[in-house]
Amino acid sequence: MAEGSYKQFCPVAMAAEILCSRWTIILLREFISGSTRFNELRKGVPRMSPALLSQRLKELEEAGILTREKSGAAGQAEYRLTRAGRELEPVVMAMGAWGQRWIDKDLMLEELDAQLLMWDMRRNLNPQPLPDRRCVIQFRYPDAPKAMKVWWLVVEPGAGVDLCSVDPGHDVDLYVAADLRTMTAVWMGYEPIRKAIAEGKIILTGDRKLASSIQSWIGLSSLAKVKQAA
Amino acid sequence: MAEGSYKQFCPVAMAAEILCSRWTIILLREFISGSTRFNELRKGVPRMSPALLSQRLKELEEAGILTREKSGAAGQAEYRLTRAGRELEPVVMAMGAWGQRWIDKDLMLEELDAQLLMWDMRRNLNPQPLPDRRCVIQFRYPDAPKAMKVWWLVVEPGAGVDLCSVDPGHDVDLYVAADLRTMTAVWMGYEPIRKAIAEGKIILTGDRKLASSIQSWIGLSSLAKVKQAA
DNA sequence: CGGGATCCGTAAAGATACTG
DNA sequence: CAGTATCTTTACGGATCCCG
Repeated sequence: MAEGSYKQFCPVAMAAEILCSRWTIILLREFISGSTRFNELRKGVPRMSPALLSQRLKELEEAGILTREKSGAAGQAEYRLTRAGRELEPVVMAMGAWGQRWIDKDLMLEELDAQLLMWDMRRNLNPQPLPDRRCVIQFRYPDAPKAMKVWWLVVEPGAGVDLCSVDPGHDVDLYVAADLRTMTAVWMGYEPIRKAIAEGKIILTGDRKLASSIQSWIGLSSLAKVKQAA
Repeated sequence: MAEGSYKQFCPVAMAAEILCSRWTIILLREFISGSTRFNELRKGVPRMSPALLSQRLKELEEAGILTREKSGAAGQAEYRLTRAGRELEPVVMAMGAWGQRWIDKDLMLEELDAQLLMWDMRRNLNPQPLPDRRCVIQFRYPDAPKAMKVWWLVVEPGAGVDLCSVDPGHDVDLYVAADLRTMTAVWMGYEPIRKAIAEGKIILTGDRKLASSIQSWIGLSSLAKVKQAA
């Protein structure tokens, strides 16, 4: 977006010039969710071209919303929100809450994407209720396209959560199988996970304790508790 | 923006597809401020082409954010926010508050525009403290471009506030003269009006009561009370 | 492999003019 | 008053390539 193209002294217009260019809000959502690296950001915005991502990062740095630092031996770039950037969280969340409330459920569930879903689940999984050893959970989506059907979340105590789309080779503690649509609906908060399991739409196999406590450790979208209006 | 082009089931992304196209947020600000007619909206977004305004109105209607009705004998179109549209106020306000807080004052004051300022002042003027008769206030900006130097606000009890850029012919109760920059800074809340008057940056001539009570009836930006960070 | 830059075709927006 | 029509300019998407 051309600098100053709205030509209005209004704070809404000035903010919109920075924030309302294509992909920018979604990119900020990624930062708010904790991503800091170029290729980490790319996983959250897979359809954004790297050229445009690079351009947006420069613009946001210029606008004082994030900083860029070289870290590590290889000189890898790390991007972090400044205070001004962190204060954009209410803006992004207000937009998300409105979307959750007013955008039709079925319209939302037209954009299923196993990779994005798993990437989000990796981020929101809560390892704390899990046993203090490595836990491996396999997710299977029979209706997803090839190479998107099977995923593994590997929870290593102290090392966070890893997402794999190829078998990491460890024993699996819990198998989760569902339609991609069902799992996404649960993630979005449209449907309680207990209900989906009771109705056989999500099938759990393996460790009973992990299975019965699933709602305590599987993370949902941070907007899952916002109720739909329509 | 192409429909569904982000291809993400996230509510932030879905909302951003609707809200983050060019001019849309500023247009919503106009609706939230109370505009309902095509040419009334144009005054608030003077640099937006009518073609694009027309297109955006259709898109927002399609998205369920506003309705369009023909009213009056001449079949004039009236646009009104739906409930979904009214619930966008927190989004627009969050963006505005961030802008007020983080966008540099001097950068903001580079986009001076007497017409926009007067249009905003017309909207926010509070007639209630004024005497119960017609009041005419003349504003003069010596540094503004020709045809933007002199403005009249005509307050008719029961009939609201009118803005004129040509002399409406009535007797003037109060004359206000200032730099456009000073008046805009006051409007934005950067500087108390009392201070600007005391320092001679705003000069009031005419009705003493009107002059001394100016801060009770002159409206400021609704974001004027948000403090700057930088 | 991480972090980009380049080139080119398409799609959206700006400027200006005009109309029922 | 409430918009269209047309032409030019800019932004974006997609593919490819580069470099430490």
